[in-house]
Amino acid sequence: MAATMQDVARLAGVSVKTVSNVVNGYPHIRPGTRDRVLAAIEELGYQLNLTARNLRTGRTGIIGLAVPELSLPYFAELADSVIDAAEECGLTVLIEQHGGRREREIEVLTGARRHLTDGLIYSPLGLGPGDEHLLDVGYPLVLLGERIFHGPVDHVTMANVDAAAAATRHLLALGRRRIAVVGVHPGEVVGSAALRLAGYRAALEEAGIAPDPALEGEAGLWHRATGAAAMARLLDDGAAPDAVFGMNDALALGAMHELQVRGLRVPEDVAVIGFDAIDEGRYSNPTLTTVDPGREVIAETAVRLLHERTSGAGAGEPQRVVAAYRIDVGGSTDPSRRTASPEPGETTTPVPDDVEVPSTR
Amino acid sequence: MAATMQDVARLAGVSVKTVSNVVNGYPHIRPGTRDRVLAAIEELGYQLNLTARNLRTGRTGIIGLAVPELSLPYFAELADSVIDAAEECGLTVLIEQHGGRREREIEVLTGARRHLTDGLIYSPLGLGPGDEHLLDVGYPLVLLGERIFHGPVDHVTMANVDAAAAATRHLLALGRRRIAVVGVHPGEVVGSAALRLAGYRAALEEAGIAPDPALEGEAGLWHRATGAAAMARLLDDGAAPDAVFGMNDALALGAMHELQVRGLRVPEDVAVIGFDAIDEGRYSNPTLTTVDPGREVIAETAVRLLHERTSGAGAGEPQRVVAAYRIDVGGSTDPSRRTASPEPGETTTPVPDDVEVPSTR
DNA sequence: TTGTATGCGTTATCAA
DNA sequence: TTGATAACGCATACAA
Repeated sequence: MAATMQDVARLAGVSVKTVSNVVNGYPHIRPGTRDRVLAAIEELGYQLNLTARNLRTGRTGIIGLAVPELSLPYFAELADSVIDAAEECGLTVLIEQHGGRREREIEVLTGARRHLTDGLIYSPLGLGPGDEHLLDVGYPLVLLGERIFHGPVDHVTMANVDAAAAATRHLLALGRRRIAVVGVHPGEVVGSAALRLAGYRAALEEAGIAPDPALEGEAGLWHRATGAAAMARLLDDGAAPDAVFGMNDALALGAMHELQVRGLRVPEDVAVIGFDAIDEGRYSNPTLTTVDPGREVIAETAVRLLHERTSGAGAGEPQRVVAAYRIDVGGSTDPSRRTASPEPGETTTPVPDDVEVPSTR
Repeated sequence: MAATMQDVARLAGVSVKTVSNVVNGYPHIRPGTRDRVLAAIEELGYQLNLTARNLRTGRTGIIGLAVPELSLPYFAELADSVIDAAEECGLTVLIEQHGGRREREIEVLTGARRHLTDGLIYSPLGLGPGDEHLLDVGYPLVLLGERIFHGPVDHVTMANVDAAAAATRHLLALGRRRIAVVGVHPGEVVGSAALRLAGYRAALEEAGIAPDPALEGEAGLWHRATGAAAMARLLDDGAAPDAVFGMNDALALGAMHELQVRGLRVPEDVAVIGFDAIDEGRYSNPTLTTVDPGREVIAETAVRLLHERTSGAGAGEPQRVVAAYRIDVGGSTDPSRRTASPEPGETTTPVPDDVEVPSTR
């Protein structure tokens, strides 16, 4: 069996408390004592039992990360960044997939696994107005990617409306007028889909173009496949767009694929822009113009906020952090950059979304 | 504070043992008693403290999954599948990234986090011959993707040599003769890179072609970027290939991108085949011909094996499972399928790699 | 069928 | 600076 503190204490001729002190770096220990303990630890190959410590301290050193799916490249890359950032703080990450299914999203918030984690970084898709109370959980929670809740939780978000408008303006600046959007969640009033749609429409109206429902393509989960399917429906319905805004890169790449299946040239016939700046878009053909929402900053900020809540400086006003974004121009909107890496544009100072959010009280 | 079993027992007028029995689904309980307990649980909002149970039982219900990085799409999709498979067994997954760095890979095996998990699904890159003893850990371990160790651990692997040879033969069958390979790890004698290289060379020799070192492109981590860089070096050095075998899809897509940057046509000038069958290759331009190694089967098998070891039927001979593979033909080798989804070929009965592996004793 | 009592390995409280 | 001892919340022999 594995050695315990008792064994170490016995071998070193000290009490368990002293071993504990050594293990935890308590400073006031006589050097000789410490050495004896360290030697005993070495000899026995002792390793601290984290479970026992967790039970005793009530903390686990594990944080949860709840995302729709890891097969969505944005969330895979986000998870990568979160794990690295957590490592820096000595934290471990437990990933949960909820698939964007509302009941799973709720389950994640209250499930038994929350006993295993000190806090949660939470990226829901299915929650909406009226769900604020669900976020009133008894543990530190950092909400990601949305701006929908007024609840007492930290937010790390991006300027969805503003960035989506900027993406649309980029297409308008190319002279495109029939700009489709892919990824719409009908009926949604908050969440990335609704906010990005709002930005898209705002930019169109700003340019004197009336949003056309025939150009708004629905897609539940933001996969390549759903992007391609939405694009196919738009084309079949005769929408005849000259540009497409994919609400994320996977959708955009799926849409681009479908355009190419139909023999349409990107960007000459139809320009395409995405959102997320995943690595994949740097190697697609053509390379993908996209909105870079600052994924790493978002991950690091979320971990930092959670870490602050879980360790010590617990209380305090809920924070809201809005990450800066920029547009990276690739070949899917600029024929001269067909195979060139997307060129970072200017970083835009974050402008928090100011869409009217329905209140529930 | 959160309610404990004590609280529930008091409210229900029973002992903690009874509450425990109810919670754990012990069958021999009088219905009336059970109802009272359930009511008390409901009223108090009681939730089992997993940490306490873990300490008591010595099991956590968590399994570890150690991969290079989640930003590598294959591992992101693998993690997705593993998490889903684990969910089926009531297990939670703790993901660790080791980045293919040897010292991190070793650390993962022995680190304190192993106290939090019942077992580990382990996908190393940096370990090799002479490291078998490192795998002699005191907990259930399932090794993934390799065939390199004779240690007493379960393996779930693929027929790397055979599949790589099949991929190369596919290119040969197109009439290609100067077939490059990308992803070589020089000096490696085991591991995916070495095995796939062996398969590649074997297929060439079988066709009467002498392997040419000038056509073997090195790439440490199998990213799109390293694939592109390796391709660039080969082209700069005048290798002038008419086909490329990417040891994984990310490499292949990176290489394909670099070819397109240079104005070479895929597949007309250079055909490209990858390995992994990630979703991305179904939407690339052209779509990517690839070896489908049966990722889901691998994930499910690994989880099942680990679950068997951790729960009950612990001991028994180390298992070796070799997943079946097949080749999916897309546009990167068949111009008539430029934008078509890769077409599944015949599934090949797994032939375990039979490369001579240096023994260390 | 249910209750009592003990211990899992640690940290924390107090005293020495 | 260190030691003895009591929790932390649960599962489980053993008793009833």
